[in-house]
Amino acid sequence: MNEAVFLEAPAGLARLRRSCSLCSLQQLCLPSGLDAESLAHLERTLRRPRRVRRGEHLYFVGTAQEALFVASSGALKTVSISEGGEAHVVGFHLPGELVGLDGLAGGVHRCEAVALVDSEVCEVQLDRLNAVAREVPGLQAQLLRVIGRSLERDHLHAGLLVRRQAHERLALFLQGLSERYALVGASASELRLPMSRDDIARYLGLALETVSRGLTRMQEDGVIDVRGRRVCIRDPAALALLAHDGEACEGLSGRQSA
Amino acid sequence: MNEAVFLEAPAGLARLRRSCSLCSLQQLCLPSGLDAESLAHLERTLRRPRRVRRGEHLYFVGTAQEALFVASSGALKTVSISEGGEAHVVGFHLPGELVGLDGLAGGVHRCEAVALVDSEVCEVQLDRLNAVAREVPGLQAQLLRVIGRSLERDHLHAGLLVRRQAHERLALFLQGLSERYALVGASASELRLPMSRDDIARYLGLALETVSRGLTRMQEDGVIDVRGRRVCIRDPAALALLAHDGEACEGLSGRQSA
DNA sequence: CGCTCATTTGAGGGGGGTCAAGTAGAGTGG
DNA sequence: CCACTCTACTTGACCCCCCTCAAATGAGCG
Repeated sequence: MNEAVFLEAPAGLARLRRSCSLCSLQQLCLPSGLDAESLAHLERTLRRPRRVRRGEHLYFVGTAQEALFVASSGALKTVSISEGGEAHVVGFHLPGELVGLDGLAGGVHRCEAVALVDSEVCEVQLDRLNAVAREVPGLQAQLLRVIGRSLERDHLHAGLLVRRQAHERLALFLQGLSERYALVGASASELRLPMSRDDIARYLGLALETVSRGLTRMQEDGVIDVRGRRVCIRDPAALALLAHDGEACEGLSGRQSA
Repeated sequence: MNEAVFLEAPAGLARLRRSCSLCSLQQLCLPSGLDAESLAHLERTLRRPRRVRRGEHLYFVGTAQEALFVASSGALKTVSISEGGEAHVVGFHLPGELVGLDGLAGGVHRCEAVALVDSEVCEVQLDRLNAVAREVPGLQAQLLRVIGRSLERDHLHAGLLVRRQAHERLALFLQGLSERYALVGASASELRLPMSRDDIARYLGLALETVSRGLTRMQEDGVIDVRGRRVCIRDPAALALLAHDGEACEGLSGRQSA
């Protein structure tokens, strides 16, 4: 197996990300669709790159919300802590995706954001955003679009949690992750998961052990290869079948006929 | 029991809602925090009241998104249809709450919105919103706040679905509903549910029967009174206990000592 | 009054949670 | 480079909650 394929971020991104106009995430990101002049303006006034090391917090619960963040490399998670102290993973955030929308309502963060691996984000000052949005036509609309994508992911997540069997949730999770990695130019079939089994469990509403068993089972069925946090999707069609109607376990990949 | 307390909408709202400046939802709604002049401008250019009868659709899946809606009376649900044809209730929308954010990403609705009872909504034209937002200072920020609230509800919803027992989900659901009704001036203790058991089940990720059993059980425990869609919260503290750590079933309201 | 649909109630089985123990990796210091 | 440790992950056994199927009861309405 080729180890080089498991990547943390698209190759070459490190150099490009210093400027919005060069950034490979541009079409996903806030600046999308803006002309060169607006882009330059935006970059001067808004953007502020920032590094977050693995395990480091981008913000905490209760912190005043001063900015929105766009992940540019690596991966983050947002976690909400329930009254009982249980952590629930609200979302995972890959390059190009917005972080920090929680707290948009009250100006105070309801979640905490943690880097799963060494990551980089673009910080967008909120107070300036409103000012700039009035000057730069299209930015407001683009902001709504990016927020909309975030909302869409939340709804997909909710859909994951409702009345789905464990293996359906897992399959949908892997499928979604694969699609999102493909969006940023990474391999859709060979993933290096930035999150632990525990994170996945808290995201999917399952027990840690169930996640582990589920992955093992999918490997036995020939759908994926698992080795720690390295996952290789062997049979995307079978994965899709698992995701959409969990009953497709038998006779999938010739486990019985072999 | 006083039937008059079960209300579809705050008393007097019907007359007030014809104007944003008079609407009792103002502080929840988009126009909040705007001065009189901006408000008038907003009202002339944006707002368009609309009635939706019980069971009628506000929009369908796949429809182009042309507007955002703010519920002003009644109640609606948004439903997403999974690949298998199963309906999942994404959210319930009470007066003052935003409807139609799905599809903000792609411009096409991913859910359908249905009125649970005869309702009224304010239609906010999207194409005009962007223009007006540039003229009216504060509108952009307020829009983000309202969207933020919607996001917050989504996250609460997701929190409901993750690793919670059936009675915890039910308790949290009732509690949340009670709080939201109180926000619009309705009774927090005597609710007339606008949605069916099936809707609740599809919202909470449970079987219809489990919802029914759960409500019955909470009634036996003296926490609530249920009669069809009329729910009276007898013991809010006990409800909160049930919601926060499901283990508080025994010895709650003296069922054993009585 | 009789229809239909919503809701309740019952019985039974399975999926996944919990508890518990074992194994493999990753990082650290000798 | 290797041994050690700690954490992450896997695997097993058992049991309970909730889903499923099925039937009865109740509510709303023409």
